[in-house]
Amino acid sequence: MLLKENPVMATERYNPRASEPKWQKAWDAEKLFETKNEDPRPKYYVLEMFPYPSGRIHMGHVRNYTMGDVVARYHRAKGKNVLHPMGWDAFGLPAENAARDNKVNPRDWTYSNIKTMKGQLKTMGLSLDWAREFATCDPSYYRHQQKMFLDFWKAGLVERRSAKVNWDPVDMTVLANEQVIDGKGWRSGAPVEQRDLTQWFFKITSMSQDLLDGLDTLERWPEKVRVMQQNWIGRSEGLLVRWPLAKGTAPAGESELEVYTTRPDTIFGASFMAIAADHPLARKVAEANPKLAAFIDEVHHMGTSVATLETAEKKGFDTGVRVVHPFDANWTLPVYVANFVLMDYGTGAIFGCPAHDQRDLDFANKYGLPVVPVVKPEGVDAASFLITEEAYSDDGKMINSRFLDGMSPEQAFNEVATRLSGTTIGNRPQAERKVQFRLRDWLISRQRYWGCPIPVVHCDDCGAVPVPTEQLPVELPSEVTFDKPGNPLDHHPTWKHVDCPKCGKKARRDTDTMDTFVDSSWYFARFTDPWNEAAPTTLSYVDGKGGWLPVNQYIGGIEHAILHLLYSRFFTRAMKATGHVNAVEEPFEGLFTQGMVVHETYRGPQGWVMPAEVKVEEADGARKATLLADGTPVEIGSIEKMSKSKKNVVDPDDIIASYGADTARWFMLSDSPPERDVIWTEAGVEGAHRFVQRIWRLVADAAPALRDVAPKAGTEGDAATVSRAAHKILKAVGEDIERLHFNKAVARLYELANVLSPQVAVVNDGGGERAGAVRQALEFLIIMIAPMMPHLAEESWQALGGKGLVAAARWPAFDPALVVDNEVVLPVQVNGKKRGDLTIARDADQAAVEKAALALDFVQKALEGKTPRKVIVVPQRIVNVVA
RNA sequence: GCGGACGUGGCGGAAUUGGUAGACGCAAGGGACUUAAAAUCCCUCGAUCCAUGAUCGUACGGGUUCGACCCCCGUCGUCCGCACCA
Repeated sequence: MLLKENPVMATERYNPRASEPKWQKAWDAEKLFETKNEDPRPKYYVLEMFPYPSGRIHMGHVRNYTMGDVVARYHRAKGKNVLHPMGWDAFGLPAENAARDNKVNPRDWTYSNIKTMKGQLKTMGLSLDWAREFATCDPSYYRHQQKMFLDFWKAGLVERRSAKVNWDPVDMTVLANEQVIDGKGWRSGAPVEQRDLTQWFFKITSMSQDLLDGLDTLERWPEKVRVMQQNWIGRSEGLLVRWPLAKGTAPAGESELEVYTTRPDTIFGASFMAIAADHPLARKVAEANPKLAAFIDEVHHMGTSVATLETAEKKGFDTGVRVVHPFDANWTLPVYVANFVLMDYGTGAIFGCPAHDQRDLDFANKYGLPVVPVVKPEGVDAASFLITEEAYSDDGKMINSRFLDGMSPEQAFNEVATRLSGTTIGNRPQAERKVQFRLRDWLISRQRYWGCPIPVVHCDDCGAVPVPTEQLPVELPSEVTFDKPGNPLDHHPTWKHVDCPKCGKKARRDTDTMDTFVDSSWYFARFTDPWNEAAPTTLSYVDGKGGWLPVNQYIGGIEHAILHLLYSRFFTRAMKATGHVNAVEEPFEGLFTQGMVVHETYRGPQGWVMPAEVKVEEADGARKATLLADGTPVEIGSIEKMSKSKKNVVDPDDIIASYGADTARWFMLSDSPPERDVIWTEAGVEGAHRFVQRIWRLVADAAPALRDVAPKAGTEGDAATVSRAAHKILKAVGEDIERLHFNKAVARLYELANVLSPQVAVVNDGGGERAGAVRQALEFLIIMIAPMMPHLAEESWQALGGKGLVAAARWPAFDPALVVDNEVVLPVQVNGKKRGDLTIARDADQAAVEKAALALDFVQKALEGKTPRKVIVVPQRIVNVVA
């Protein structure tokens, strides 16, 4: 048998399937990622939005948790005491649906999903502190939530009241305002109906102003999210104005109509009043007016189907009632019921000024009401300024407004406010300034089983009574049935029947559970001490000196821009008010919203097809797809968010099994900026995997020569070039990671690999400085890829003979002398066009640079004998010769 | 309708925020190695032209500037959020 001679450089391919579990075990054995609260080093808290345990992780999780892990590992390497925990947002409706459909217990279903997903997350090699793990459905978690609910109640931050609420007919539960998107339930997508119900509310509106002001302090939040929250809170400054009803037109017992306006300056342009269909005055008039009653009924029906609302025509009905103008006893205006006026904003009544509001103008044109302009643009003649089809809503000068004429709208606003505040009708001023918010109270009652029970007992004599602290938690019963529609807790034969904690009489538990957004509104605080059995938080650890909050870097999806993030901001303030945190009000100091993972769609004769079933080939510049199974042609569709319905999903398990976690992580970080969507492609993954192998080859090829070489920066020739590149890139990568510019850091690392490849190939040859310089550059490279591809980094570190684990290694410091060059290459322009380069000493002065530039032959040639008028020298940047 | 973001090669994207446009990657083409393939390595890769070079080029039209992807005015397009909020 012929023995094949082993080539010297032969290197086995890196095998992630063998390496990755090995290093994960090594980290676990060292308890490397378990964080101690007492650790004296500076703290850094990085958190990714915790997942709902739906069953399996998806690529969105992979992207989110990879980013967080890079941040965590980087700051750990920089010497911080890093908190990087993980848990489960475990309450919610899918568990009940699974229970109904598959006859499994929601608890069993949830914990089994958690087990699966935890296993999947472990294969990703995330540097998480699993010792702090909890699920929000653990009674040991929600007991504290119940305690805080009661504390909030005592502090006046909780209220039970009857209100018009959003009813989701599919999920059979009520929803908070924020959870109604385009008139549909945020989860079910079903059109939401309005119902009158008695429910629990968190009084988030009591903090409207503070929540708005707090946004200004969130410098490390995306502008976009702050604007969205600002709009959601919706502050406006205006005037409440009371208009007396004209005698003889008002129904018995009614004497005035109060409206809210942000444009009191346009009061002389008023031509009608419009009130909501539910306004008391409308109801009263309707009692004696069947036609109006029919109109109101019509509005109600339209109101329920929100889809039609967007296109709905502006309609009104003249009630016959007239109001008297506050500044002219002889001027009366009609009162209409209008379908576009909302009862629950302001007073449910407005005055219409058609000239300066498009909606009012449309309405006035439809019903033949007067249109009188009272604000004219600068430089336009008042007499000829007419409004017909387009309302004028900009600034200008007051006209047709008696004592307001000539003023600016702002002055007129103040003048009207002052005058009307000074006059009284019925012992009250006729007007008062009012700041109005769009934000409504947070409705937290849900008529569902799988949520945190509201710890209240209803007694016929004592009313709503808090469950005493020592009886917490109020635990969910385990025997429940889901065969009837409605709330399983309410159907339960025994659970709700208890004695009143106050008087001992027979009473009933509240059968509602809390909105699951309550669970996620404080989990970040619980992570700081999840072991505390006595209280939700431990004051010495939760915030302030020696505490963790605020979260230094929070990472998650933009879809929570309002819901989760606004609720958490409220909850943190409420926790402060009830002594559960020391001082912190804003829970998230830095927020980053990452983009989605998107993928091409494929459609075959039988509908959507998964990427795994498709083969894509490129021929003659056109990409063609066929079914792997039988070669049937498949149509390549648009790139969309990965979703089950379009089947354009890639399973993280499959990717990790075939390429390894490091490849998946690297791909998630390359190319696309993290805030933008990333397109998952097979070619991209393969590219990432090629780089993994390339790094391994680089290390393995260099290891024999470098194992016993001490790292040292080079000063001459190739060695100097390598070291300069390595130190510059070390500096840049650190800065990029700190700014979360992972794609740029990745590009720098490719560059370093490109610089090192030819050096490694010759590192065995000459002696000199090269070996030390290459060794140092390789170490830098390994430490820099460690946050991104931690397993490959460990394997490489070991091959090079590094001490200990890279996961515990310190981030090296770059040498400032090596990141600046002694000579700089300045581009030289003539009349703004680049003609060549000038290489000159870094510290050359202006005059020297100017002289050297003018001496260049290409400059002389471009000047064509003309004398330069001016030479602009921007130090270290550019030279421009102007002729 | 209101508010916000964005528009750069075949593609994803860089460009120190007014100073060399296209870093880095993907795709493509050519070559080397190989019996062959894979892997790997090397080269080319914005467009045009009288191709040793030059001209044009960052959605489009103007402007400011010695100099504009970047600032200003206008137009077109894409995406996101809010939407009868008085």
